[in-house]
Amino acid sequence: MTSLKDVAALAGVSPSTVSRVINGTMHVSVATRKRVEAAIAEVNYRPNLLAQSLRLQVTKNIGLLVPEIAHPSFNLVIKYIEKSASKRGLNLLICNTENDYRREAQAIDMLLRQRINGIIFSRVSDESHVTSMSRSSNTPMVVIDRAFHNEKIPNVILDNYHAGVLAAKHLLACGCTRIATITGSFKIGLSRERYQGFRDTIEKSGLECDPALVHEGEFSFENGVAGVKEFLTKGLKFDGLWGQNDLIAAGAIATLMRNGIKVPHDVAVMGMDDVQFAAMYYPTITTIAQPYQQLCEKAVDYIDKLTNEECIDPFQVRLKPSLVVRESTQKENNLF
Amino acid sequence: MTSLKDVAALAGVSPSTVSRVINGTMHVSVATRKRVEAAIAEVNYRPNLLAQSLRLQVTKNIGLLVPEIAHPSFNLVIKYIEKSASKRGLNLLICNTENDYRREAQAIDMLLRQRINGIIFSRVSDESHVTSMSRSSNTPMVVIDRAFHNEKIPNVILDNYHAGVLAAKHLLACGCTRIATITGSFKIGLSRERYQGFRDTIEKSGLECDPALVHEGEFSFENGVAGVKEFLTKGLKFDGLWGQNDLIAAGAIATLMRNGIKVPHDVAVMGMDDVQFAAMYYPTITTIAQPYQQLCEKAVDYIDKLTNEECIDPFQVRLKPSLVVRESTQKENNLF
DNA sequence: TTGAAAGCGCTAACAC
DNA sequence: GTGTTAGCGCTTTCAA
Repeated sequence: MTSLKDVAALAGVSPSTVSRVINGTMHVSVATRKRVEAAIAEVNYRPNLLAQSLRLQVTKNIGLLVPEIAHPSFNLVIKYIEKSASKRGLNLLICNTENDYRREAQAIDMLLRQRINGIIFSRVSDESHVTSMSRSSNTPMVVIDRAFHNEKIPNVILDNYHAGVLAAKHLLACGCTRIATITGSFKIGLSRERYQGFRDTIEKSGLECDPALVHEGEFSFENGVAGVKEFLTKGLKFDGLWGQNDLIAAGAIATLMRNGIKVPHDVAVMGMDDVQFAAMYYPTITTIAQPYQQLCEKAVDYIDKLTNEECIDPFQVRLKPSLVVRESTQKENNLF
Repeated sequence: MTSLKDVAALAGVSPSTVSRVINGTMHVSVATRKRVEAAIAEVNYRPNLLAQSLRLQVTKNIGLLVPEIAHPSFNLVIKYIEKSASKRGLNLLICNTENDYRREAQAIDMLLRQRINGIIFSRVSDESHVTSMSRSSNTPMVVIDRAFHNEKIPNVILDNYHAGVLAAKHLLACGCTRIATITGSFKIGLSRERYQGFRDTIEKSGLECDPALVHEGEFSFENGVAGVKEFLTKGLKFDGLWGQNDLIAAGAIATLMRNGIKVPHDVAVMGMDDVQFAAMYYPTITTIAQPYQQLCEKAVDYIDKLTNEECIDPFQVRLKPSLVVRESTQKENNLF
C-alpha cells in the first residue's frame, strides 16, 4: 500500500510537507500543495491510521459492550451509539459479552490493547470486575442502563422508579383495579426500582398490590408467557398487567389471547422500552419508552468529554422515561 | 501507558526478549522468562496492538457494512458475523450505511485507512461504487445477501428463487386457491427472484397468479399494511398471502385482523427470514427461514481465506432457505 | 540464548 | 515555506 513517503517522492517534496497538506497543520505554498494533491489523487493514497494513531497516541475508535446483540433493546442501543459516534467521527467496535464476565474481561482487554478512545458498557455483568479493569487504565469509560458506583466511571441511566410510577398511573387511569406485573429478576436493581415505583403508586391510590399478582423472572418473551400461565393456573383475576419490558408484555398478550382473554377488552397490558415491534404487534403495545437516543448521545458525549479531560457533570445522569399509549390498554376502543 | 521497553527495563532484559516471551517466537531460558513474566504482571502490561499491527502489516479487525442496524434481519447478521469473527479472534467494526452510497463510500474509506483485514458488505447499495473502491485496494471483501458480479469479490447469498418455491408450495399445501403476495421492490433482484419462484410454482399447480394480487413496495411493516389495504379496497378475495419478509407479513396480519379477517382461519399468511419476533407474534408467523448463521460463518471464513491467500471455491455460495411452519398458516388448528 | 539496530508510516519539533 | 530528524511501540534480522 502506498505510503506518505511514496507520495512525497512522486510530488518531489518531503514527507512532512505531504503531512502538512493532508492535515492542514501549516501553510504550504499553493504550487506545492497542488503538486502534492495531484500526487495523492494519482496513487489513491490513504493515510495509515495505525501509524497516525501510534504517533499521536489517540485513536478514533470506541468500544461498545452489550450482553446480547440480537436483543430488541440493545439493538437500539447499538444503533444510537453508532449514530452519535459517527457524528463525531468515531468508529464503533462491538463486543458481545453474552452476560459472561469472562468474555467481558476479554473484550475489555482487547479494546485496551487496541488503545481505543473509550468504552461504553451497556448492562455490565459484574461490577467489581469492570472496576478492577478500569483501575489499571485511564481509558474513558461510561456505564449506561445500570446504576454503577465508581468514582472514575460516570453513568447514564434511566429513572426506573419513575417508569414504575408512569406505568401504574396509566393502568389506574384506564380504570384497572386488580393489577398484575411481570418483572425482571429482582437481583437486578432496575427491576426492583421499577417495581417499587409501580407498587408505591398503586398503594397510594388506595388499592392493594397483591403479591400473588407479581411474577419475577427474566426480561424475556418466555417469562411473559410463564407469568400469565402462573396467574391463570392459580385462578387469579386481574384487569391490568405491566410487563417490565416489551418482550414480557408480548408474551403476556399472546398467552392471554390464547386463553380466550381479550386484550385490551378484558385485561389492559402494557410493556416497557418501546422497542420496534411494540408498534407492530397486534394489538399495538402501550409502553413506557426509554429515551434511547438521548441516552446514547449522552454516553458518547461523556466519552468525548473524558477524552478531552473536560469534567463530567453531573456524574450520573438519570433520564426520564415517557408514556406511549397504544391499543393494548385502550379499553374503550375495543379491537375485537 | 507502559510499553514493552518499560517491561524490559524492569526485568533487566532487552525489548526483543520481552517480545519473544510474549509471542513465544523463540526459546527463552526459563530464568529470564520467569523474570519477564513477573515484570509483565507487575506493571499490568498490555501490548499495543497499533504498534504491532503497524509492524506486522496485519490487523485483527474486520468491518461490516449494513444498510440499517436496527432492522430485525440485519440485527441477526450483525450477531452472527460477530460470533464467527470472535471465534477466530477477529474484532468487528460496524458501519451503518443508511442505504446511502456516499456514507457507504466514506465507511469503506475509513476501514481501508484503518488497514482492517477485510470488509463484509450486507446489501451493497451501489454495485459499481464498491467495485471501484475495491479496485484501488486488495483488502479482502465479501458481499452477502445480494448477488454481486465482480471477479475479485465473492458472494454468499440465498437461493431466493427456491424461497419463493417453498412459500408457494406451503400455501398450496394449506389448500389456498387465491394467493396474494406483497413483495419488496422489483428493482432489487432478490425480490424478483423470490416472486419468480413463487409464481412459477403456483402456475405449475394449475392455478393462475392474478397480477392484481401482487403488491410491490418496500421490505417494511408499513408495506404489509399498504398491500392488504390495497387488496381490500379493490374488493379482492384471497385465502393465502406471502409477504417477502416477516415485517411485511406482520403488517399484513395486523391489517387483516383489524378488518375482521381472521388469520389463519380466513387467510393463511406467511413471511420470510425467520426473524426473532416471528415466533413471538400472535399468531406466530410461518416463514421461510434464512440460514443466517451459516451465511455469516461462510462470509467470515472467506475473509479468512482471502487473507491467507487461499483460493475461494465456490466463488459464489448459494444457500438454501427452509420452511418453518407456525400458526399463521395452520387453518385446521383455528386459533379463534 | 540474548542484545543491538533497523524500520513499519506517521507527525512535530527544530532547523534553515 | 520546506526539509531533516527523532520517535510513537513493536518485531525481526543479524551478530555476538
